[in-house]
Amino acid sequence: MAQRKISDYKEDEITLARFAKALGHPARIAIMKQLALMADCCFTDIHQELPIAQSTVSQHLSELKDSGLIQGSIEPPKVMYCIHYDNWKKAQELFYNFLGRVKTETDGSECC
Amino acid sequence: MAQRKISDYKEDEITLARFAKALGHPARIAIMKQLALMADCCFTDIHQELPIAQSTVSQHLSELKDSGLIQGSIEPPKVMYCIHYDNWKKAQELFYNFLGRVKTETDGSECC
DNA sequence: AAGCTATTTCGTATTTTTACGAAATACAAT
DNA sequence: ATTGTATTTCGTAAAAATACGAAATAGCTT
Repeated sequence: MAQRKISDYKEDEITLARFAKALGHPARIAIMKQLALMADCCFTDIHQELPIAQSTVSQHLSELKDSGLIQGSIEPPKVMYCIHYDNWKKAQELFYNFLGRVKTETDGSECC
Repeated sequence: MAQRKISDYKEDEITLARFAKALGHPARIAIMKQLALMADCCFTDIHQELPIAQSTVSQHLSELKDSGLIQGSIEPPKVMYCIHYDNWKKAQELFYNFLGRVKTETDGSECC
């Protein structure tokens, strides 16, 4: 028994939760999908695909940047965005490990 | 080009975002991990592992229930919680599909 | 009927998220 | 110097998330 009481969460739990939270909005999922499809999208490319205001897109991009999932580089007059692969790999690893923990072979009788 | 402007997000984007959002807190990651390890935990079992108040644990459980990832059944005087396997399978499917979209073979030169 | 155990709900406070329009910034081209 | 393009920041508002303690509920056991 872990007896985690009082103490804090584990490192990986915090990291995975942070990635999950960053992906916790349809706009940010859509952005990641777009960047996965074609690397090097600029702000306008991304904005064009989304049903929200410029400033809101910018906010979502900031959140994805803060989470480490994407990065942007200035190429005047544009800012090119792409997935931050090192961090993405870490996210994949954590998600795969997490998702794989739960067995899905149901034998008809659910647990509860 | 999708030309999604004005229109809304895709069904799967919304669903995946909802699952991701539900996993966007360390406490909820910890709960899912615990349920993955041993099905049929009651509220107290879960509360014991977390550094937060009862009522807060209850709130997190409600969010996981609302997202569909877990379910609870009343077995007086306890409530037994477990993963909702059908929905979990859907979440796995969406996550795997999403995570698999991005190629991680970096050739040293990042895109931006 | 009282008390016990297990869990949720309520009331509340604080912080964070989501969203928008308007203004600001940065830089290139005229 | 002005205009134009691309993007961010600011100010603001409304809604949602996080957290707690106290009280309420539900069903057993005495």
